[in-house]
Amino acid sequence: MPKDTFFRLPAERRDRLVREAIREFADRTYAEASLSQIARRASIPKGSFYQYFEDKLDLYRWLLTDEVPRRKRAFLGDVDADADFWRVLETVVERGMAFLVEHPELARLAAAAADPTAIAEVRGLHRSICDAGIAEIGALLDRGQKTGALSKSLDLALSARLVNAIIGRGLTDIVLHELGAELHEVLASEALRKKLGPKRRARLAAQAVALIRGGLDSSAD
Amino acid sequence: MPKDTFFRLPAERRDRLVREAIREFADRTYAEASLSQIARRASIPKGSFYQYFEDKLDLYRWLLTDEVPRRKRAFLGDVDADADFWRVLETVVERGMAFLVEHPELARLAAAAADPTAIAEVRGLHRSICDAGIAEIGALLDRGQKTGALSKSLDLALSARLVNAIIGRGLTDIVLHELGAELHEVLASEALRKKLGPKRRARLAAQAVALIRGGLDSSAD
DNA sequence: TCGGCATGCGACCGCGCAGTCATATGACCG
DNA sequence: CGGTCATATGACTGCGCGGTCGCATGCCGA
Repeated sequence: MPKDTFFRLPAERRDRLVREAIREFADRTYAEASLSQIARRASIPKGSFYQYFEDKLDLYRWLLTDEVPRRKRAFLGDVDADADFWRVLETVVERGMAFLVEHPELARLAAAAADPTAIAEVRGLHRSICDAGIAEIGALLDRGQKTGALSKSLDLALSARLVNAIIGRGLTDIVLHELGAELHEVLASEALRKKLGPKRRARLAAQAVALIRGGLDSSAD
Repeated sequence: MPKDTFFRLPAERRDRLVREAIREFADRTYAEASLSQIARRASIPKGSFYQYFEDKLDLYRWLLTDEVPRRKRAFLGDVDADADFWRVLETVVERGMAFLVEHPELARLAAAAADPTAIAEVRGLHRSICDAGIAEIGALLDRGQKTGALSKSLDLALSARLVNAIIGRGLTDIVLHELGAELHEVLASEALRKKLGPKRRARLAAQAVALIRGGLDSSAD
């Protein structure tokens, strides 16, 4: 946890630090990310940084477990759990894509956090975030099964993980391919981000959900 | 490309270098991976290393574009393109999982190569490898559509990317969850790898393909 | 025997890093 | 005013890195 001093900081100074920290941890792996660089960019002497956080990991942990989830919740809001299951899933997927274009720096931070070669604690952080996401999908599928939208014979744990792969990695891949760019570039170019407006997102979400729903088999014809 | 000297090296010395290079690039990001460490472990002076390769990137590029694909092809062999589409897909998925447990160091190397924060050329290497994989899946789906196994209305490009996400990230995630371990640990423990024998792999592959085939909708009941 | 050439080798350079520490500053209190 | 306490600061330490360089070694043909 940050030290008390951090929370007593003038908002402007604190924000500068947080902004540059997100930028650095989005641009590089945890191990490669440089405190010196963050401090330099935020115009905060390195000595001062250590008044605010124990060390690099302390800052990273706070970002991933506190600050980013706060911002994500603020963006995503709540999902209407009572709506039709497939409608809800489409919305979730569309909102996920919206997050990608509206907060590319956070999306990139999350992507960088997936580094499988990171030290144990960082992998643990990432895993617990992923598991929370999978649990949410699992809960959604569970409701879907109870309301009869989903086949009764589904293995929910397995399905949740596959759906997670689809709407996580799969859709990111598709979005980036649609835009013909890397996450990297999407972050840098507002023009690129504007190309993925609500209508296009809705279309992609509908296509993806249709595939999840009906599969690839020709019997669906 | 490696220098000629590298190919003239005594096999034992060359193998030691390659083995330790794979180990290092599997354990750390490209940027974090240390030539000094590779050289130390392989008992090859750093000065000698530069007789064999131009630099770190030269070694990495050769590993990813030459050595690893060679080993992968040797393991996977050819797919029987004439068999029933769904049978082929199941086989592909099962072989993919087998590769994970039989060559965890290469699987880990590939996972580490996915680092989205790497320098441009490394991202390019990874992307071209991924694109080749997606193209293969696309070709498979195309045959499936022509033989009538797949719905005619499918968007093949999109489907290929989603299927890729499922049988790549998704299945890896599921396998690791089944084993209750990280790729990291699977590499280290033969006992763990033995837990994912052919029968269990076949069962998982069948489940995954069933989901891809029929989707989650209850109308499949 | 000798000379030249491919190769082996490890000390060395300059760099940037995480983290520390001694000192400076300035607000508040009695 | 003097003293105390939270905070600010940047020079510094020790480290490992990628890459270089100059010298050592040993093989091969003349």
